Amino acid sequence: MPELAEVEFFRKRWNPGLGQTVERVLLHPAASVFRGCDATLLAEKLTGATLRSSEAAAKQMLFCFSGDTWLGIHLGMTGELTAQPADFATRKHDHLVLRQRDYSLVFSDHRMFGRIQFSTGPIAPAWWTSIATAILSDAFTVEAVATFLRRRARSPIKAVLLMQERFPGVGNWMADEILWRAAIHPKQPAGSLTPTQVKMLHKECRWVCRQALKIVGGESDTLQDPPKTWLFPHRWEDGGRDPMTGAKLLREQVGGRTTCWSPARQKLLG
DNA sequence: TCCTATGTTGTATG
DNA sequence: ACATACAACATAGG
Repeated sequence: MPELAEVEFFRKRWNPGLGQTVERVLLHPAASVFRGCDATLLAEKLTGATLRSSEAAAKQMLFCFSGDTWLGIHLGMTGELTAQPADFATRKHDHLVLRQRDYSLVFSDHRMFGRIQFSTGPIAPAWWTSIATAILSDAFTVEAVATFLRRRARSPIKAVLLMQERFPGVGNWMADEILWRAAIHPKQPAGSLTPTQVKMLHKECRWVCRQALKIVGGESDTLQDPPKTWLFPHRWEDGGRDPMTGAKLLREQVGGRTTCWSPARQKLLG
């Protein structure tokens, strides 16, 4: 599930725990979601700490606790956050549970491509501050996109859109949505886009991020899917049709990922 | 049984 | 050093 907007949705799921103290931490230090993280220290430091605030950036979340304690979560492919009843019984894939007075804050991930990070100190850690500047920030300019595409000239544009250092938060479905709206073929080499196409790409990156955050990452307490006017609800199975033209959609591996596009709208140039 | 899966990273090759 | 392609990670569900 988790791309930019879903990550924002899941971040808010721990809001019921804001201002509350962690009474107990449940985890298995050997679980692979703790790779590269001192899980024993994490449990020690978070016990007795109060959840103060949280942020989302790209596909990552930062939870800030009292005592200069920082918890990072990446949801990987199948990760989820929930706020459960305080006495909730943990399940097989609940890898981190923060027991508070009123709620248990739970991170679960059956496939374990997700990741927990942990640091202490007066300022936010490098693994957080080094995330690329957001697509919705002023730093995300047409020129920045054009420069990046020139460097990745021979890669299919679909693969380039998945690169987090320039398109933070874009995942497989958002990349396809952006290309569909910009009428760009996913296999087109990044270096061969015309200036007009680069402008369209930039514009649709921002549009899809903004709208997805509104629809998927909005105030609802259930995950909302984008509407039928988007590629999103039509992309998952064979036989889908382009909601703009009614033409048949194609699904094929591009850049190592299943890619869905509308050949009627997205033509390979050159 | 075989295939797929909304992600990242390490490694091999050019 | 840089760009590119792909296997590997671990698990469930169709």
